[in-house]
Amino acid sequence: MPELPEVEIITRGLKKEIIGKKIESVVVLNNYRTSPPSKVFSEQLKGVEITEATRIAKVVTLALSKNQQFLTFHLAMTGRLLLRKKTDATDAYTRVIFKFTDEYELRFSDLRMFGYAKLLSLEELGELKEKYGPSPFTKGLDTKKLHSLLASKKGPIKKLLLDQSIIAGLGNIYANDALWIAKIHPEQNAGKLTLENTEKLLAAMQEILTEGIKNGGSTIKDFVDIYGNPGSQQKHFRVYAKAGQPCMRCSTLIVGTELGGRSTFHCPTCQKLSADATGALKLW
DNA sequence: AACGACACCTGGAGGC
DNA sequence: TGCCTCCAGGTGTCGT
Repeated sequence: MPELPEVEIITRGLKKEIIGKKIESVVVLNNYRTSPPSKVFSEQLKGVEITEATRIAKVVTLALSKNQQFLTFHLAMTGRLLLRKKTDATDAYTRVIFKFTDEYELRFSDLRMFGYAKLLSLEELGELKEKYGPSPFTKGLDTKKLHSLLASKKGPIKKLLLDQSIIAGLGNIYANDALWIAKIHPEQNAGKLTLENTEKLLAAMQEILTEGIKNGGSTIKDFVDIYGNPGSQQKHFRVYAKAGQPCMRCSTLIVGTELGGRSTFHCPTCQKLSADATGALKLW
């Protein structure tokens, strides 16, 4: 589920609510695979205090009071982090429960179990950060820098936007919508984007992600914040999941395609493909 | 190096 | 009602 805005919403919620809370005990359910394995994972977290909540790309990162350790969560497609009272009704698909010394607990729920909960050392956290490229909000990522990042790459721009090692934060929804805002065809050859288009793309990524955060994230089915509330960005999708519907700018019908195995949407009028495109787009 | 296929899992939606 | 197929916001691996 979550892309940068959704993870940011959750991280902000945690920052507001659980800094200073102390973990009393940890329960791992359904043999969910934590790292390290559940027994050690639980032991290591016992008695530890949460000192900070930050986001690395799409990874929620909690700094802990002990041994310079960090508790990290990747929510993948269906992960949720919910702050509940211990007496509150169970949430479906809860995989790990972090019980605090007060009346609250943090529940990590993950229907499809694509996500993870990992305890990392400072060194491992450094390695994690190195895996990711800059986010569209990283200071120093300007048009020129982005242009040079993309210049060496081949292949359709949309695929590269989903590659977290190049640009971190976008997923399928925001990548589709950012390209529509920038009026760039999803299949445009990334290495040959003009400086002008690169500038538009950077601005579009910043715009759509900022808007997503402002609207509390996109909720199609699964995403909720730490209180269980859905976001509303799905009401503002530009092209994502809108095949056959009129473009908001020009009323041309949005076209749905598949690119790199992911559903892809664009307006054939606003997002023209120029001659250097890669030719890998398959119509539905 | 780069690309596609597939794998990890479960459930919801829609067709028949 | 029920069975079947397809689809899903992410990412990692493996083979060509």
